[in-house]
Amino acid sequence: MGRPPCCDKVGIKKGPWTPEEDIILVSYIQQNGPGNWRSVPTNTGLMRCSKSCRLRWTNYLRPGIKRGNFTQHEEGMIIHLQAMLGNRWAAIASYLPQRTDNDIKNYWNTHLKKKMKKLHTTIDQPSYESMKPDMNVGSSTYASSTENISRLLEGWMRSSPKPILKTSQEKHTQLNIPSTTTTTNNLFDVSSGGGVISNEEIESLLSYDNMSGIAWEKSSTDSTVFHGCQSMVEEVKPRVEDHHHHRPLSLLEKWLLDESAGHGEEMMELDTDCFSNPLF
DNA sequence: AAAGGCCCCAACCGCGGGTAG
DNA sequence: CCTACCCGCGGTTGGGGCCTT
Repeated sequence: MGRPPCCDKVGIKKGPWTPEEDIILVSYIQQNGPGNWRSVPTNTGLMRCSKSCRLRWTNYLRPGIKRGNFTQHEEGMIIHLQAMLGNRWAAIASYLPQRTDNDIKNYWNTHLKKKMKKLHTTIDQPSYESMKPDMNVGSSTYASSTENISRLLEGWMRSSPKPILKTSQEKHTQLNIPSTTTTTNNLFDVSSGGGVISNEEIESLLSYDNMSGIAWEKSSTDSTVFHGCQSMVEEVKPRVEDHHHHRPLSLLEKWLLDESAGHGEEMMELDTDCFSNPLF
């Protein structure tokens, strides 16, 4: 209330970040580490407010950020988590350590919301649970901080007047980063069917729906508790209550267990992260 | 080719929680 | 306890690229 916006000072720059600014920010953070954002603009000379610096770092420059298309598995994760947690993007992002909350939020708002809507109209039943994650997840595209910086430098050297790269597809191509995210077996591959979900896709959804339905019933009566996720489940209760999609709280537990049982590296990563996550 | 509409996503805004003084 | 400040989060916006006509 009455608090002035942090970025409305005279001389504070707004709008897209330039590669030069990115490099300044990255090199500063490499030397000093992230945090103490208040001092970043003054120490770097960046004409940006601290908030803008933090956002730029966490959403774009931070090492380990995976950019580009979401895998089917990630998509499934997001849908499940969103159904359980609601629009708590930061919490959801904590289960997808390579994705930022902003990314997930954007992806949900631009893709998944529509898909879910479409799915609801296509299949005459609620089906958040029907989203099947990709069972063939390969090694993930993982940008290290050096990669991020080299990407910046590369873009800078080329003095491209436009943002470094256009699409995630192009990003992968131009940077020779193997794109594991351009899967052809996307459940809702819009390009393949003009946005219409095929029978095959629906079948695959339904089959998973059945699976998860069984899993739910089972897990709802199962006294075995997945302790790793229990505290998270408790933690999300208040928010879940005021959400429309009331789900048995063991959904994620069961799902994660199922997933981790059948998954490779990525899931292992997730599990590791799951247990090391402050939420747990 | 051009104009208009649509879509995506980076970035901004405003609010709330935490905490130091 | 109160206030001011810092930080993080979720909602929203708008610029630019893409698509359609």
